Amino acid sequence: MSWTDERIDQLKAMWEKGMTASQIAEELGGVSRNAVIGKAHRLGLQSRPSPVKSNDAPRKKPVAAKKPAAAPAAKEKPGQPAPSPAAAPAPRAPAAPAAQPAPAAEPQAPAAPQPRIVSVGPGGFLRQGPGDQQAPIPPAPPRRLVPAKPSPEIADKTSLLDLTEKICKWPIGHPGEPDFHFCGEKVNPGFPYCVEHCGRAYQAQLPRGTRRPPPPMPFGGPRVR
DNA sequence: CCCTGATTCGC
DNA sequence: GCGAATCAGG
Repeated sequence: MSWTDERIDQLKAMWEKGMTASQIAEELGGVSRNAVIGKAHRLGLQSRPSPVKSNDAPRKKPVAAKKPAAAPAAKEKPGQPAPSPAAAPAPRAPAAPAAQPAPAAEPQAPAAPQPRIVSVGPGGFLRQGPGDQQAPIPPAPPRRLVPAKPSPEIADKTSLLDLTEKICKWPIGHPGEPDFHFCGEKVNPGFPYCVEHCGRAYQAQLPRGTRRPPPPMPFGGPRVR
């Protein structure tokens, strides 16, 4: 497999999302964990908490002992000041959950580079571009979006057994959850999902530079494996 | 042992 | 640029 733009995007997104190299490799498929790590580094992605961090463990161990190294090029890193302070995690002032009517007009971020969008996989497993994935989700807002079912049962849910060629198979929720079910709408002829969900599942890769109103990615949160 | 990421270096 | 081999810490 080669590193297409899409795959690189996914790699970035996943990497920054905190997935391990193994997970990413598995998800992308066709690449090894090492490949992912190697690529990540080449991309300049920085290692998050890496288990192995020798402060100044002298790297004098030429691993090349086994392979016939032709010319042992001495690779000494010249003085490298102290570039560490990458991005200090700005203490996010917890957005006061209290009614904070968002300012009417949020000035669009001046720099909105990185067009590109990938797509949202079923179940909310995201696949998106670097432009927006910052979503800091941390202070779980007292959200309570679940429309508490009026009836004790989820009677009208579409279960796995109810799936046919004609109904939308878009998963609602996550497998394993009590109310996990499927959309159940009429499918968009020729697709496994209804029209609405087709829109989610198949986001056309618009030509670069095209403006792109990022869809309100409902960040429900993919399950961490 | 398993896992993790980091690094090196032949290709 | 790529990634296997290797290192090294948890």
